[in-house]
Amino acid sequence: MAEDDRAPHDGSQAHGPLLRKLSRIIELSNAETSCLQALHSNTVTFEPGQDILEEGRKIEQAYIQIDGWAYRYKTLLDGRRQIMNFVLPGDMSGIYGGIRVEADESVAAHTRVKCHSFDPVDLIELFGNCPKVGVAISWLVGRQDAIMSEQVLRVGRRTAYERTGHLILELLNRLRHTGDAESRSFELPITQELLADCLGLSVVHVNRTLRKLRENGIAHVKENRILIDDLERLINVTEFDGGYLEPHKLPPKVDQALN
Amino acid sequence: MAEDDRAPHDGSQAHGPLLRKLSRIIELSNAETSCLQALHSNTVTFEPGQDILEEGRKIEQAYIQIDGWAYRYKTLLDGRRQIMNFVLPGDMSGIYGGIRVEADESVAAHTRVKCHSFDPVDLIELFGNCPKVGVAISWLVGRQDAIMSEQVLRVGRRTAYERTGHLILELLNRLRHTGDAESRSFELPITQELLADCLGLSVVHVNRTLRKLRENGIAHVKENRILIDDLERLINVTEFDGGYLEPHKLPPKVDQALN
DNA sequence: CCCGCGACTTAACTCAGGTGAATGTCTCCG
DNA sequence: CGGAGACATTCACCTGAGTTAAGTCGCGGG
Repeated sequence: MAEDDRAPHDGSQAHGPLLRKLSRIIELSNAETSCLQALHSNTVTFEPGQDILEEGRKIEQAYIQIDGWAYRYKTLLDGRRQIMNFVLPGDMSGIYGGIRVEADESVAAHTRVKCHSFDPVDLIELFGNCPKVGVAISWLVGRQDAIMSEQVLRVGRRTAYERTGHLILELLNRLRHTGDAESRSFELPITQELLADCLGLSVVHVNRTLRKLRENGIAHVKENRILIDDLERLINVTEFDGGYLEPHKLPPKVDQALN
Repeated sequence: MAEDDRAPHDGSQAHGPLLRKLSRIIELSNAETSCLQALHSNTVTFEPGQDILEEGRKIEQAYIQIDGWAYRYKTLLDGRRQIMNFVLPGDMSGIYGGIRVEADESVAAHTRVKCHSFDPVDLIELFGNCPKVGVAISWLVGRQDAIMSEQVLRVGRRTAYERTGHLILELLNRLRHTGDAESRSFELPITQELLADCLGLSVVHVNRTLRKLRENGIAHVKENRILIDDLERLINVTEFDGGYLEPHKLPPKVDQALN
């Protein structure tokens, strides 16, 4: 799987998706970059279906995802499952390992997943030694927060139709930030069941909903790829505002505080 | 521990609810405590209904809540509203102010709310100067994360009945950590409409659900207070496991890394 | 004492979305 | 070629939760 094939994106592709993301919000010096590089020394691969972290288990390792789709989830005793969110290239798992010991959620690989692994305690040290990097990572945490918050709104108050469309747009935007999506389509290597568990719907209803999106000429799935046919209408229908996903330079005041 | 485990506290005793919470998970030196005290110099009061932060607006101040109930929420254009979570004494708002500039959610006071306010950029500096405090605050962030995650599961996969019961238990436990709840009851100064918007239900259905809880002898509301009549059954029905809310000492390895 | 208001209750009806089951399609494999 | 799995798709039916529309209760004001 060739690493960065497309991506009309600029940026230093050599350092992997995490550094690519971070370099958009913060000017990193060489020293800081190599601080971050220290977390990139190990590589692990997980096979489809394998658990990366398990709810209630001690977090031994933290991970930076390089490639593939994973998802964070929880289950109830009778098997109902809720996916909190998908974990995409450039995202991290297990970063609370040093602080919260046991995982609150499970994380599983859906496709084959490649990531870097490191000791979560290193991250804590890094916060002390390299505050600027700490801030950059806090930005990521805050973004994840915003995504979760959107997820609550989606599942709690949007209709199935809106939910589905909104998630599609969120994924499109997230993937575009790492160069893993074109302007109106992207690879969606997941089953409708997974989608259902993310949206809080049944598989059957996801299917119905996708059909309606197709019939309305808004979006359709073809060969594991989702194609958005009428982006403007989709944005409208779902009231999508991607602001919560956008990177942005830190305000100068903060930059200053860090020196 | 000589903990004041009951309610008549007025929020000003000891060092306030935030320090009380933090001191359970980390041994704070005098220096560190006074670092944190620096965030406690200003006090502000918000009246019921007033917005503390507004979605999309620049975050000017961050807050440590001392007293009262607030809530974080989002709305859709047609008025549908989803409450992400309640903000209780000891909780913070706007901490991403230095990093993410615009608020992703609104926060509003439901009762009269008293809090300390500070410049969110100070928090960033504090992370650099006082890593141990940074870790303690990260613990809080992680806990909020876990709460959100529970919220997604609740709204996405639990029935109305389970949802309601589960939220009651979550609130009970959170309030107990600051001494604002007895062992089986607590002050619930909110309307059913608010509850509905938190649970992703209609007011009417919340009402029905509360009735069912009452009829089943599990819990009931009386004079703005919720009383749990059968705690064990409630825990069972809702599959409640409060682990995600519990404070715990940091592992020694981490403590070491911080010195 | 009456009025208005906001919150809580309840009942009757509707509907979005869940369930169960059958069928279709593809791919892998012996 | 035939059979087994894993997903996707549909249909027919059911139900949990939303909606609408009345009440009720308490409270503060005039």
